[in-house]
Amino acid sequence: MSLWHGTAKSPAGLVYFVFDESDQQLISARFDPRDIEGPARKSSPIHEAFAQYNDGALDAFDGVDVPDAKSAFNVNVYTAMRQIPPGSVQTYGELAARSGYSRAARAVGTACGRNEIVIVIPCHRVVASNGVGGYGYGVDTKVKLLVHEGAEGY
DNA sequence: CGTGCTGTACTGA
DNA sequence: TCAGTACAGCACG
Repeated sequence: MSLWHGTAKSPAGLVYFVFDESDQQLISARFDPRDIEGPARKSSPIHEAFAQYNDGALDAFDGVDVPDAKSAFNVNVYTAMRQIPPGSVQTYGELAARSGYSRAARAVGTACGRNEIVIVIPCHRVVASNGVGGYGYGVDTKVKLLVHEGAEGY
C-alpha cells in the first residue's frame, strides 16, 4: 500500500480523496476530510478527472479504478450503479432489479449509504420512487450533483 | 392526497 | 440472532 491524498473541487463542494499508488485504485472520496491518509498531492490523474467533470466531461471517471466491494451484493450493486449514464437517474428498486435482487430496494439504500467513493460511484444518481430520496451528505448535495449533470426535474 | 404498516434483503454488533 | 436502513407498495381515512 502506497497511499497519498488530495482534494478537488466539485459542483457540490470540496472532495477529499485517497489514492493507492500500488494498485492504482481510488480508495475513498468524501465531502469531508475524515479518514485522510498519506501525504498530500496537488496534481494527479484524479485531480484532472475532477477538473474535467467540473468542465462538463461527465464521464471523466469512467477510467478510474476502485477496490472491490466487500460482499458480492455490494459488488453487483456498485457495478450496476456505475452503468447509470450521467444526467439520468434510477430508482433504488430499479437498481436492485438490475443488480439481480428484484426486491432489495432497501438493501440498495443501505449499500449507497455506505459508499466511500462519492461521484465516482454515483450514488447520487439513485433516487426514491416518490422523490429524490436521501443522501449521506444531505439532499442538497445530491441535488447539486444531479443539476450539474443535467438530470431533469431537480 | 397523506400517514402508517408491512414485506423485503442485507449489515454490523 | 436482532435491530437498523439513503425503499416500495398498499391499505386506510
